[in-house]
Amino acid sequence: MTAARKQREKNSVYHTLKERLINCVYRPGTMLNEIQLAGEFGISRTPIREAIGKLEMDGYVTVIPKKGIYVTDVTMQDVFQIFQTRIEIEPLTLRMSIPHLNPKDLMFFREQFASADPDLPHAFRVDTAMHLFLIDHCGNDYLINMMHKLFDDNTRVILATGQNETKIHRAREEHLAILDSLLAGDPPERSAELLRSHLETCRQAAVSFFYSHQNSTELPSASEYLSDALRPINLSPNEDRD
Amino acid sequence: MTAARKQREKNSVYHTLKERLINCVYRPGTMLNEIQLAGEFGISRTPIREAIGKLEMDGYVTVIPKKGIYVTDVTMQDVFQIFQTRIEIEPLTLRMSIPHLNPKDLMFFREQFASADPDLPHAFRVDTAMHLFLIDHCGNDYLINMMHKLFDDNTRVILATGQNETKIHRAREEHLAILDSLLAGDPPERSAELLRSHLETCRQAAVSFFYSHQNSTELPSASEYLSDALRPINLSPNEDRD
DNA sequence: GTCCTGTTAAATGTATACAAGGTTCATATC
DNA sequence: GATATGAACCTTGTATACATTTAACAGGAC
Repeated sequence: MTAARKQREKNSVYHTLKERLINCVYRPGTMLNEIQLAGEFGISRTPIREAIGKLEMDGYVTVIPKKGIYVTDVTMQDVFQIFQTRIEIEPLTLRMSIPHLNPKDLMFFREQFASADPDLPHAFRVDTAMHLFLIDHCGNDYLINMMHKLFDDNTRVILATGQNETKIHRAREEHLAILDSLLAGDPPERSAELLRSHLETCRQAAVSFFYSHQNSTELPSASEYLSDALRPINLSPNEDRD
Repeated sequence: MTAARKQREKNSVYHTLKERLINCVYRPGTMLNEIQLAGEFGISRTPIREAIGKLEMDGYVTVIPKKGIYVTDVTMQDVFQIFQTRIEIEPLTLRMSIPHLNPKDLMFFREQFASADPDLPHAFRVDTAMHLFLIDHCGNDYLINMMHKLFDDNTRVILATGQNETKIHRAREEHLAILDSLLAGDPPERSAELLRSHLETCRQAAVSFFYSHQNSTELPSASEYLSDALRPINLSPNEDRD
């Protein structure tokens, strides 16, 4: 763990900015400024530029030479294609994971959903955690990394687009169905099909929500609420200084 | 195209180094030196560092603080997991691509394989081109980018491990079978299954070849031959200077 | 009033000097 | 002779000054 921690500290600026971008603290279309960021972090432009370069590779920012750094826009195409990719691949990873899944862990998630917390951020967190949990047991680290990147991108477009409550509640039911299928020892195809249809529901919801909000300059309130309420996001890197 | 070209020029150092790493011009385990690279390119360390940071994200180099930059080793696990990922995902993309495939293009590739060129590099290039061609028609840019990254990684571990001729020739037959299946208008499942079994053959060959060469300090001759003969790799960035 | 142009400001791109940590090799000591 | 120690060297990390390009704005010509 020490090595991983050291690695994290090394790229702390990158990870901090990445977290803000994924959580839409920096909203798409916004401009970032190296000097300002350097001031915020209390360091020089050099390590900021290093982080920006990596974030550009992630696709979260777009650097226009001699002009500026812009938070990459989220398009309808992004929403659709990212969900389509999940729809295609995630059921596969689930089939790979099934032999390694522990009934006790599945029950744990089932209880999480059963304790019906109407809290939207909490539901979103449990949602993501369950999907990642199922993925992380597929036994292929390369594929897992791929999927984590896909989930980061997915989180960003979701938070940029917004979510509606009905979708979250419907997702909860579908999650329970998937868990029950896994606990019942259904054939892998059955559980995978439940997951696939769940994701198709999510895509449909995201796409229609995108259309209903694409003309608003403000983020939907649900999303803003999410952005604020989600797990501590590093907003003020200087807070532990002085 | 001008914008894309400008973007490429902007990151020419990154692309050049990336190409060398993928093609194992810089062999795994080798150490890179910022000052030396800066000298080669005739620039300062700053843009070199920017490129190195991105290559570290790609997983092609590993930077140990205050110590050095090392070309990331290729492990047995990498070979296996990358191929496994291809085995799982590529048939999916093929099924997505089938509606968009043009018989004329398929015939073109068929002819390429039919003109039996025993040349190993040529066979490898046609091999990769066909797989990417089938992927690039799936209609999902996000998934396409994912797969291109996967192919870059795949190329690197293949060239680091080496290939044997019999595998290439067997692959040629399997490629023909896939193309014929597509041209015949077989059910998507049939073509996808042919692709899957082809990839399983490739994985088996790569894994066994890895074991038979993992103790040799020298790259297999086939791979070295490939590295030299493949499409022009930017070896001397200063050649167009003076 | 409109358009052209030169100037100014601001942003990123690059080079370089210095800081910090790690490796190695020579040397002294046991 | 083996081992511990320290200094010199090497490598990456950071800060800063400067270069380059763009965008915006003011001013004058038509």
